[in-house]
Amino acid sequence: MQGTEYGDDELAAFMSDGLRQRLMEAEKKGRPLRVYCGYDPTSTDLHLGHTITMRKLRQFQDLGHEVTFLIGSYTALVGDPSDKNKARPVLTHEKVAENAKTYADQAFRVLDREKTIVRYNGEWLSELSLVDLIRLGQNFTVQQFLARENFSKRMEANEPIYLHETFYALMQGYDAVAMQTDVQVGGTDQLFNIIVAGRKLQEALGQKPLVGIICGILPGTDGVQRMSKSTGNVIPINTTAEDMYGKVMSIPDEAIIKYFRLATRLLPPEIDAIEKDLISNQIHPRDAKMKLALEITTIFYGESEASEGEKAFVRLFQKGGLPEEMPEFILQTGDNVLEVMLKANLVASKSEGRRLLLQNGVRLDGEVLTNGQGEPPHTGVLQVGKRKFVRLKK
RNA sequence: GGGCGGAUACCCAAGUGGACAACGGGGACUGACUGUAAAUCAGUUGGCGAACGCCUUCGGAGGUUCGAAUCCUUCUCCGCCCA
Repeated sequence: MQGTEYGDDELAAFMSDGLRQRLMEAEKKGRPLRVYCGYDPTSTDLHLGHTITMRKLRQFQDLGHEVTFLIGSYTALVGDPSDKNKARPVLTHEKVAENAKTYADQAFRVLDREKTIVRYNGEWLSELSLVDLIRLGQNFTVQQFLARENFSKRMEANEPIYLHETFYALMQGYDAVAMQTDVQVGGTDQLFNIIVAGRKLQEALGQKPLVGIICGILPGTDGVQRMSKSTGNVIPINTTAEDMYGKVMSIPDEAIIKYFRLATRLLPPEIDAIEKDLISNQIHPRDAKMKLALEITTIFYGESEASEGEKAFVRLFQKGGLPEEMPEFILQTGDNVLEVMLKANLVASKSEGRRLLLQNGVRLDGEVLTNGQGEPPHTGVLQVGKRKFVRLKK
């Protein structure tokens, strides 16, 4: 139960007992527990936040249980209203299918490919008839939904709540039924969907209600809001070791321990020790973060790539050096500095380029350029802002 | 179905005939400081132009006016209340 968060001690104890019982039962009967976590393919890329629950799944997998990586092909059509103050744009079938394709592959960076069952909830959700849906709905009251914080907030703010958004919990609950789930893993934002919807439907349909494993939510690179593509604070899985290392280094200090607890393989006592050292200033926060960045990067890219990533980081940012690789741009005679910046995609418009020149944000081989009119005085490395580089060539 | 209110730049939000490319806040970006942290300070945040300036933007389409984000007509969408 490490790294879980129920926000309610009684519930945590209840689930912890429930899990223990299930495990004993499973052993007696000689059958593994059926464990799953669902992921809605709302974008093409998985990020570090997704991997929290995936690592939990992996633990079950390593203990010999049956793990299903469920792709929410149908639920993605509705959009989860959890933790949202706005309705999500509804995705098309095509878009969902496209996103789903890349999901499983990325997931196998964490999960064991051989042991993982991949399923799509469209399998059973598309089979439901209107009558089925009505029957499912009979198990819930409107008040139960309105009591949820995310809906009640929208009520207060006079923002629309669409009827279809209430279907989401039913659909997810039905997933649990369809797969005869023993254990469902999810983030704290899924508490309602898992504990209320899933368990209740299972019970109503004669199944033993599942045990919910509720994981903490990983904040994004801003350290506050949950990691999510729409907030633009993600650390993607499909990137480079260098990029991942750098992105971890950009999180605020306050998030360091949270990241250690949720996203690393360190044991709780080790993390407690780091936390203590941070509080007593025994360790520089930067160094704790470097340890964190190396650990996370290692999980996904292995030791040697991760340490290369660290070296690159030190050279580039701590020593103010240049990246090892950067795009090249062939100078055309007659192009002035502004045109070069635009053509090399360093700026979105010439106006933006003018502003940057005015703000001393443009450098050629380290020398600040202020005039955008003439051609670049010589070839070399053109830097715009902190992190955009292009090598100019004739 | 009826009554009322609303739609402004990435988001929130002011503006209710000229001084509006549009107050303010958030975010983002640049510079200083740094640990690619936070905080802080200074600046920028539609496009084109070296520049006086010009062009496009305030839900869509028309119209009134010398002049519209602001007034009128109509369409689309949303909220509230009533049924």
